[in-house]
Order: sequence, then C-alpha cells, then structure tokens
Amino acid sequence: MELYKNHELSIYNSLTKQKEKFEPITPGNVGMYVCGPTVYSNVHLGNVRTFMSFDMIFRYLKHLGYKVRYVRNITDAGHLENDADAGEDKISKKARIEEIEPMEVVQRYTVDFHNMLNLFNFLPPSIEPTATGHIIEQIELIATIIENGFGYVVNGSVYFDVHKYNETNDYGILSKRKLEDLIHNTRALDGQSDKKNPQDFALWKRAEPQHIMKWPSPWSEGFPGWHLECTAMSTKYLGNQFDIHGGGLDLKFPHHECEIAQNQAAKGVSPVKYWMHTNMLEMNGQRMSKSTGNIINPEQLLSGDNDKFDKGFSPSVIRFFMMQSSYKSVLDLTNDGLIASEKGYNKLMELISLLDKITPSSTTNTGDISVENLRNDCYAAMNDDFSTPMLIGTLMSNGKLIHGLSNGTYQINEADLTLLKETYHSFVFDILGLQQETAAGLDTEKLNSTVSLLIELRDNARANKDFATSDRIRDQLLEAGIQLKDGKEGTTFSIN
RNA sequence: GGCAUCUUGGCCGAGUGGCUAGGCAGAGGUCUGCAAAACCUUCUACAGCGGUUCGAAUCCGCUAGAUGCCUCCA
Repeated sequence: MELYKNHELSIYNSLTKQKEKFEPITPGNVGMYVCGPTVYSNVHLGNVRTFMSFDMIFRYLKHLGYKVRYVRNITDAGHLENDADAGEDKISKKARIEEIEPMEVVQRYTVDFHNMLNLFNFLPPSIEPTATGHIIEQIELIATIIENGFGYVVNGSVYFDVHKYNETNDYGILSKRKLEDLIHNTRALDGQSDKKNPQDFALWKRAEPQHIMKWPSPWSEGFPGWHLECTAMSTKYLGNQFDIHGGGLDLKFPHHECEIAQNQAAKGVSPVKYWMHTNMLEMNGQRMSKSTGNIINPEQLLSGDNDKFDKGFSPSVIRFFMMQSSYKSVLDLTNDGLIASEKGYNKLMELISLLDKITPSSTTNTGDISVENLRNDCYAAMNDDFSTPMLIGTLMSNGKLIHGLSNGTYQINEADLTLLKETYHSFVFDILGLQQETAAGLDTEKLNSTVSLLIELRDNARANKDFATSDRIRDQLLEAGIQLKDGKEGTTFSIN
C-alpha cells in the first residue's frame, strides 16, 4: 500500500533549520543511516532514546509504504579516546584494562546492545555493518581524499586538511560554525604536532607497537579515524547521496560535520538530503554523566534496582514516556514523569482492550466525533515531523468515543469499527511500537484460574454481607500485587 | 569566551499569528456495603520589558535564567 502518495510528510532538517516536505531521492524508496553505538560499555539510556526515535521513524516510513533501507552501524574500532596523537582506540583501551581480546569487548557489548533493544521492542535495521568489517572501504576512501588534495600524510598517519577544504567548501555548514571562530576557540591539546592545524582530524592513525587493534595500510599499520567509518558504510549501502542521516545532537559537531567534509572531498557531493538530530536525555534535570554519578543503566530502570526511582518500569512504559515528548526536545527522566506515564500507558491499553470487545451495530452514531477525522488527526500528527506527542494526545482524547461505544451511548457499523480498530492498532503497536504487556514470566493461565476462584469466593462473601472475608481477599491480593477492579460486568484484576 | 537552542498552568509535556492539546496531580460527581478501579465534569498558562499587527504564547528586539556543543559522547 503506497500510502505515502496521499500523505505529505514534513521533516525538520537540521541542515536548513526548517521543516521541509519529505521527498525521497528515489520515489518510493528511503535510505536512512543512523550512527550506532560504540560497543565499549553497556548501552546507555540516552542511546536507547535516540535509537527509539529512529525506530519510530523507521516504523512510520514503512507504514506509509516506503521501501526503507535502514542502516545503523556498530562502531567496533577507530573511535579515539581523544584526537591527540596519543589517542587510543576506545575498544582497545577497554580490552587492555580488562585484559581481554578487543573482539571480546565488542562481542560482549554488542550482545548487550541487541538484548536491550529487543526488550524495548525495536525492529532490527536492514543492515547493521561494523567498522572492522569495512577497513578496506575506509582505506580506499582515504586514498581518494588524498588524491583529491584534501588529506596529507605525517609519520604514517593521515589527516584531513580542514583549512584547504574550507577554501572551496563550507566547513561548518551543518553546525553553523565558522572556521575562524573554531581557530580562536580550539583548546590547546598536547601532542598535536603532527597536524598542520588543530582543526584537522584523523583519517588514519599509525598504531604504536603495543597497540592490539591494527590493520595494514599504504601509510602504516594502524587504524581508521572515527568519522570515516560512517562515510564509508553509509555511501557503500545507500549511495553517495541518500535521504536521511540521523544521530544524537551531540554528534552534530564534529562528527557529522566531518562526514559532510569527507563526502565532499571524496565524492564531490554533500551526502545527505535530510539531517535529523535527536535531543538529549536528562535525569532529574541534569545531563546523564558517569563522572557525576547521574547515571542509570536500562536494566536498573526496568528492575527498580536503583536509588533514583521508587520502582521499576516496564519497557513499554518507558517507551510511552519517551514517545510523549518530541525527539527534538530535551527529555527529563524523573520519578513523577514515569509514574504519570505508567498511568497514561495503562489508560491507553485499557482503551484498546475495550475497543476490541465492541460489537458493530447496523448504523453509526458517534456524536461529534468521526472515525475518519480521528484517523486523519493521527496521520496529521505523524506527518508533522513525527509528532508522537500529538499522536498520543489524539489517541487519548478520543477515548470518550471508545467509552461511549462501550457503554452504549454511541453505535458504530462494521466498516467504521474495523477502521477504528485498525487505526488504534496500527498507530499504537506498529508505529509507536508499544506492546500490550501481560505479566511477563508469569503463568497467566494458572494465575487467571486462581484469581477467578478468589473473586468468586469474594462475590459469595459479599452476597452474604460477610465483608470481613471479602475485604480480606481484596486487601491481601492487593498486598500481593494483584488489584481487583469491580465493574458493571463483574470483577477483573490487574497485576501491579 | 564563541556558536546554538530553550523558558507554557501544582508537575510533565504539545502547539506556534485569531479557535479545547494530552497525561499526572487537585476539586466535584456517578458507581460501590465501604473502598479501589473506571467513567463524567471542572480549575489554572504561555519568563520579564518593549515593538510589529485589527489581533501575539506564537513574529522582531532587549533583559534575565537554563541547557547543549566547542575535547570522547546518542
């Protein structure tokens, strides 16, 4: 279904700093590249937020009927600790500290990364290439950049000549910086003697003898610079120019700026039509940071095993929380915010279970709400630069329609009911990527029959006005984490 | 210091020239043996000052405050 033909999607382009109508380079096809994690430690919750935003974008583009090729890389080499000559690869540093093979580090944290994303119900990208798997492509790219006069070799290392590049191109076009300002504001770092200018960045670094991760190249035994891998892998799989490039806001400069420069220098074109940057995740009003201790692992947030939050939160609640804010806004992770989201999420899931129980009538009478309008509002929200907060608002505020249908105030015919169900299901599950969470790890069938028995006993007690017994059942169950809910149709329960 | 972004009601968080965001919390109600849950109703806002405009939370300027990047970071 080529829905995109009937929808005008607009995307905020960080390059032009405005919303633009989305028109892919090849009609019907979308190429999207997102800078993935450097696998040298456990996945950070901020990474989860960024990748979740692009997961949602991937989902919506697919929903619109685009054929999407989504490339998200794994950085398993080349990411320098700092840009000085003494710079050490993050992976080898970790390997040295832990006395294990670099590829063991990579394997461990790649597995952790995938496990975590699975928990949060991420779709796998179309291609997940690794930097170490593309050393040859990177070497070729460096050779071309040198050939074109934008790279120079010093002591076996290769640097990108930013000043030379800036004579014919605009270094700073993405981050809105001027080279002269950068010159004035670059801090003096030790050991930069190899570079012609401090603004130059490494394309290839010669490895010291004790270095464990290194590859042969025309210039030295060494390893590629960090910015290079994304240029090599994105253009290999998506072409010299592609539609969307995403990543966290903190990668805008220098990483993405350098990608543009490398692509211009090697291929003569700017690589990306729409640059998208996701904003930062904070916790309790402060940037998450290992050095200040303002940090929490995803596992700890899920389990509640931490000193920052009252309890654990399920993956869908965290996803709902993140989807309630715009990917372009700073999001502050707080206890109150998560509690509020948990209630909101439960409410939405309740709406969907109600909706699934509604039976069609011969005619439709839904007051001043029309299913058609509701559906259009959902699309309008998403078409407006993937406004998931607006989408959630629409889904929530039309809850009165579902309640009205449920309690008989409104009626709906079969065609409209199908459309309504389809709308809620596709936006909530397929696009937002939320899941209806049944108590994971519990044998729900056995639990159901057990609690049903208790509900029956309680009903009998209440009928006999033996409230001591009925209240005891209710209160004891609540203490055990099972909440009874008395409704018109009888008593149901939920697990807290 | 430079560049950029942001400042919405008790809290979170959308919107962006005239028209209800939404959630949480609060208040009132329906239901209930009492509750809880659920549902219904309801309150409150656009940092300050000046300008543009018939009209500004929305555009422009200034002031104050916060944040990000400038060094590895999603």
